[in-house]
Amino acid sequence: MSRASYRPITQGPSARPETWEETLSSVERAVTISQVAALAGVSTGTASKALNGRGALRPETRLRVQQAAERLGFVANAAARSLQTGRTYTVGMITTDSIGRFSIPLLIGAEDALGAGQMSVFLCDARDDPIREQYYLKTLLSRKVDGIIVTGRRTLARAPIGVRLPVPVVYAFISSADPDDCSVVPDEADGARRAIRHLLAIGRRRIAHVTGPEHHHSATIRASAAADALAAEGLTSAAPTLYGEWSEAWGRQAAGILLSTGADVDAVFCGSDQIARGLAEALRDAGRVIPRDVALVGFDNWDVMVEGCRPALTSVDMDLEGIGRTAAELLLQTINGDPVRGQHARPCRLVPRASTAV
Amino acid sequence: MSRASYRPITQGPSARPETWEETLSSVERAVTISQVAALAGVSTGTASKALNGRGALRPETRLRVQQAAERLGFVANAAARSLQTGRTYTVGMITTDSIGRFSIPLLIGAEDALGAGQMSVFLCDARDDPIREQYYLKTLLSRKVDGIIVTGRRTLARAPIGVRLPVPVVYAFISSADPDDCSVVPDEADGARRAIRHLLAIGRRRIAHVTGPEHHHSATIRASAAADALAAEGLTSAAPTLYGEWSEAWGRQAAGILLSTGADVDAVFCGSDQIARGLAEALRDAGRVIPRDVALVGFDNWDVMVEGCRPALTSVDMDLEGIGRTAAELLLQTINGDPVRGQHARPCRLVPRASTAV
DNA sequence: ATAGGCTAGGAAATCGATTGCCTAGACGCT
DNA sequence: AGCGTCTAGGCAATCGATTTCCTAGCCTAT
Repeated sequence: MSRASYRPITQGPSARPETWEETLSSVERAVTISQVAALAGVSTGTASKALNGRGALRPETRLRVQQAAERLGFVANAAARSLQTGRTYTVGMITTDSIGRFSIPLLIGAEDALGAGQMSVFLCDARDDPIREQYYLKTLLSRKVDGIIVTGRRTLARAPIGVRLPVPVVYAFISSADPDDCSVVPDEADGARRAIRHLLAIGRRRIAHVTGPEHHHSATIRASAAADALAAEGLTSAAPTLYGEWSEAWGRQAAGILLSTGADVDAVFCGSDQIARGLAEALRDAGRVIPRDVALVGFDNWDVMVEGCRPALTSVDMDLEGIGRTAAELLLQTINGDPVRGQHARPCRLVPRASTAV
Repeated sequence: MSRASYRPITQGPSARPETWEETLSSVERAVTISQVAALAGVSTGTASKALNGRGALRPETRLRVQQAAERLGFVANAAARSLQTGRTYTVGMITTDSIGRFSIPLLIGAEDALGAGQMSVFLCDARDDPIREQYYLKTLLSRKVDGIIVTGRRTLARAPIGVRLPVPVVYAFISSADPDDCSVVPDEADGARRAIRHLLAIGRRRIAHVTGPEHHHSATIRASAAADALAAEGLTSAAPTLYGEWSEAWGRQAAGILLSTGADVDAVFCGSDQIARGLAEALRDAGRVIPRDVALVGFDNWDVMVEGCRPALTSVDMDLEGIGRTAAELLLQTINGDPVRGQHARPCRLVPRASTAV
């Protein structure tokens, strides 16, 4: 626990230094614009104009101010600026569930797009706790962020984080239950279709589907899209969809089920890379050769899984980084006065590897 | 790309709404403390005191102000507050390399400790680019953060991010080359010793070590600590340390080397869980039974790896979340006037699983 | 020579909250 | 009754930067 010791600093000058600044050999007081102005021999107003390229100033004066700022190492106080301008050049990012494997690419993508717009990101980890979520929302509003991005693992559309908020909100990966809110999500059905079409293209016809829990939105939507894609070719699934968990263990177990029921499959589309990897292992142990006997497609394109799998795993990539970037871009657009509404589904990408190389 | 359309808003009232706020049916202007004060029938100063529990006020007045604030949904403007108080209740977190698997637990731990202190985190991803790093540093300083946490994948001590900064800095996971700076790092030697002692405790004597690249600080320090731990028992390594990559592929390859050289090993301590998992797979394929023939210990305790491994992998946990938490706590302590200096090494923890269960 | 226009830069209000100082009025004591 | 004390709460300065006026001085044109 941090010792929250707000000790008084009213001790003799010889006392042990008590605050951070006192411990510096020479105290580094923050440089203000008035100091810059004084050094350049102008007023603060003029200094401000010089540094922000506003107003009518002689180029020579402008330069003098800039050099003074440079020499003093002046950095404008963001609080003072935003108090005046109303803009903070800051956005909040609330992750509904804990920060995890899926949040990172989203975060990186968003950070990428926002950094280009010179904006900083407040990261808030709500940990699936509505109380924490509302607390963070309040904090972000008090900090007067210019906008908010809400992310979370995708199960179902979530309740809007707030109504009639004074700042724009964009949902990334997860979507808002209010169709009027702006959400950016992966088109998972598209991903499933790409997987099936890829398997069909390499000549497979007896295709099974093994995926996560049936109550998980991603599992059901991928399953039904896969079934539709097969139906479009006049085919049906080589076995009933196997619902389980998003784990390697379940993949291994599912392989056992497929083998024992004697289902004659020549390909399996898996709901996640972990499931696919488990399946691959168990199939190999059973003497099946991948992809000769059974071709395999995963979902997520998670580097350590697709590369660790033997053979390397073909997988569907949801482009989470792109989703994060798009969400941030739409947020910026909204902030800049061109509001964006509605749900935006982004296509997936199939990354072929050895597990489907014929 | 975001259309950075800073359009003028000087159009007739009938024009299409151009800014975010105009698109709200009723504009939600932020509530200020003067509005609260007016509603409560007091001055702004009094309102401030009432809401912050300061000054001498009648309980009844205090309550009246609080109720007014509640009714209006008042949230204090953080910029105005910090302009006055000098505190922002914000810290910056700069990740030297990109946000990745190691950063997340650090981030969560830090967020945990800071959130408890009501502080928010600015996340900055420097992506191994010194320019970006300095840019972010400047941004954080302009935002007057109360402190900075610097993290990054651990190779060697890094150059201090800045000298004589006006705010305290704590390095987490990575350490600063200046021994006077405050760094919180895992005691990797301790982790290696625990691994070896555990293997010795279950009766193994012919222990090999397979790890990452020799130029990687973590690899060499773990290797030498392991050798020392063996020497302490009068033993030597069963085979020369095998340096390679931090990957499953290298683990598989290393297994081949150990098997082909006929080294008679009954245990392998691996520099990472990925290496261990690769090794486990290859050993199994070669007919070796784990842990009966060969016991296995990994490093990192990365959930998906230790659980995906067959059998489940015993591993050394560096407690990254604890490191993040500690770093944040030391930072808070320093901010609160009780400066902390020097390098703090935190012990590791061995998590035994089936791969060493005798 | 003088009015008008233009330019460069200064003065001061402003953003919203905090806080030190001050005072009106209540109260108690002699 | 008069004086001192204490309490509750108001007033106004303050933080640092931006921005809107405003003006001194110069130039030009008639």
